Amino acid sequence: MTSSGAATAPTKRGRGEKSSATIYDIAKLAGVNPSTVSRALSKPGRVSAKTQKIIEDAAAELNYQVNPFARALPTGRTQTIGLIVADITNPTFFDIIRGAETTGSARDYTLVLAESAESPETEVIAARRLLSTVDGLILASPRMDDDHIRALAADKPVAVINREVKGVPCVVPDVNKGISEAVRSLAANGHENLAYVAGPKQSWMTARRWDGVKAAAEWSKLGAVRLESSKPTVDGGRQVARDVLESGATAVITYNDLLAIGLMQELQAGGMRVPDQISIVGFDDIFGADFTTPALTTVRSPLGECGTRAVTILLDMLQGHDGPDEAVRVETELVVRGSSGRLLA
Amino acid sequence: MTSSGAATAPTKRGRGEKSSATIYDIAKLAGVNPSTVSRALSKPGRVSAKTQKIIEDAAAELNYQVNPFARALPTGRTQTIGLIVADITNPTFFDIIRGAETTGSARDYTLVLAESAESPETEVIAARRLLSTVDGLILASPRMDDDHIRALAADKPVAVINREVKGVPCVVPDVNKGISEAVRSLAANGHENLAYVAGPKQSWMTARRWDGVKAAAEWSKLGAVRLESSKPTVDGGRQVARDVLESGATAVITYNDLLAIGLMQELQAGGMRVPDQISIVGFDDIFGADFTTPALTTVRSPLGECGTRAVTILLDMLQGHDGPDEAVRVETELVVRGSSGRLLA
DNA sequence: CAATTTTTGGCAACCGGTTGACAAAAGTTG
DNA sequence: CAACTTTTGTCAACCGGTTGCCAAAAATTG
Repeated sequence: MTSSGAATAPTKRGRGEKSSATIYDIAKLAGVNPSTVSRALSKPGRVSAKTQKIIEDAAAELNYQVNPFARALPTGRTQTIGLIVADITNPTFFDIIRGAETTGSARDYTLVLAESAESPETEVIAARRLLSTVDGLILASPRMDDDHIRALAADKPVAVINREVKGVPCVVPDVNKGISEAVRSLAANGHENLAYVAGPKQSWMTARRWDGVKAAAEWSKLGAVRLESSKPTVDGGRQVARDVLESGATAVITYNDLLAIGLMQELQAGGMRVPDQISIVGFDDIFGADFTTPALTTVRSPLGECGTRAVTILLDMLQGHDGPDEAVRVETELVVRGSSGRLLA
Repeated sequence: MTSSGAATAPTKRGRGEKSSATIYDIAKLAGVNPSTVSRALSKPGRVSAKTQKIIEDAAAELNYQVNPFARALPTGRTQTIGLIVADITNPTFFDIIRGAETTGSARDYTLVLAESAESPETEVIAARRLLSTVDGLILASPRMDDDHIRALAADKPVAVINREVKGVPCVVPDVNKGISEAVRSLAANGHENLAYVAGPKQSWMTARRWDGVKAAAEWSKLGAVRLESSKPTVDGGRQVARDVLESGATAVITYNDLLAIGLMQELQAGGMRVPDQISIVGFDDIFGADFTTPALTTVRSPLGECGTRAVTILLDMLQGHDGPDEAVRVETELVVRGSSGRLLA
């Protein structure tokens, strides 16, 4: 089965089990030069149909697989894209990861994942390390500063999700549509004062969302205050409940769903009825947003699509195309569930 | 162009931006042979302290980084481990991914992620592809059959999570402790008949859990029936609600939390009060299990720990140690929340 | 101080592909 | 049929590290 003509089996390697055929093995079997094999396998049309066939058969017989490293060494191409997220436990990133993985592997690219643990420094290090081994890099909600990002982008194709960086391809949910839907819906339900619970100071998105809320509130002639949270988690949401009550707002929009869920839990524990006494709107429509009672109304960002888009942009750039010069905007939309509604007395 | 002659800058490469120093650049700068540089940088103690210093300084000055591919080519070592999960959207895997990523990167290994989309065939293909580029592979709840797994394991170190495969290192939550706690707690609360909602037929775990439930129920002298679900998701949980009601059971243990959540939603929508009329216990304690009202009682599997353990085993094997000959068991425990309790009338 | 052992650094051959240059073979054209 | 163009396969030089082998240098010993 293995090799017919010459005596030796393909080179042994590893801990001495399986072997792996090389183009040299194929060349020997097919009676051609290794470089011809290389061309047959990667430069379509460069060799005659006849030789092509012979070589392909030989490759199939030997169960050949290119050695990615041997290929990467001279070419630099690795068929790999890197994804860096701030926090793997944060469900916001789940959909991004999935979108990226799916789109990537459909095009025969493998996803390499790294986490920055929310630290800008770790992030830079991880990015540097990754960048040398991948064809392109996706930064999801990066914490590092713009200059670092541009420095990375100067080296290899980089795409950014959830943040706008001048000169670097970005995929950013356009919050305005979703927010204005949310605010209009709240206004229509009789709310007059709303509160925005902000996320981490260094997050680019927290500012964008507050801008959107403020603008929409003005337009609808509602009062709007910004409250700070200690951290963008369920716990942070619980802690901010007191401030929310003191603010006198009857509707709350939070920086993300986790805050909303924590807030809702704490308010309900304190006897408030949602949405009769207070409406809560989250952000992102993460996994589990509909597990709550009432289910959470939220502004959905199409995060899976962000992942998909980012990969697509990256792969396009790898083909030699230019990245988009404007940030790619994906639409957000309000998902109305039970946690927002008419204000009862 | 690079090799000989005078004061050229390090080789340009890529789309003509940054350059990357090689050991040859360092060698030239330090006035030694490239092989000495290689040794200084990877074989501690092989060169004299003095030369070591000179080389390290030169490396630092040139801002040197090894080229992972060049290193991988002759050695086969890639500093990379692969993780294959059945479904990236399934929150069960989130913690596994995170545990693996964290432990891996602490030891300077990068995680490469792939998804099998629940298909045994895709899984085998992904595994094969990954295996050639990583030092070791983790299979989380694999869908392929035992022989395929053993074949992979013959090639390179492989660790399996959530399933036991003879001859391959496995990390498996020991469901018995958690289940017996759950069943005893239900019995103590006056329940006499319980139902187990099973997961996918091909899942090894669904059988183990049913075995556990059956045994514990017998021990506590409770009746136990097994019900099938169409799919292990929230939706599957909703669909099985009718069967649950018809079974007459007053307590339900489900294959996983998603089923439990869907079931609870559906039962509540139909007017049942949880836990007054029916108790629900899930499995895994996934993200969001405490978002529900009442919060979900569940048997927690330490999934993050599974990821960590699997990586540790793998890295140990890469050091030349043997893998554990017995499956590594991690403890499960009952997390009592609001969805289970005393049966009222 | 010579003989011997231990360190240390250099040489060169890999690892498994890719690719520019070139010549042989095949195909066209006058 | 010769001259010329195009196609196709081969040669050899990389890519950037690692490593076995050997000799020069340094350290140890008689």
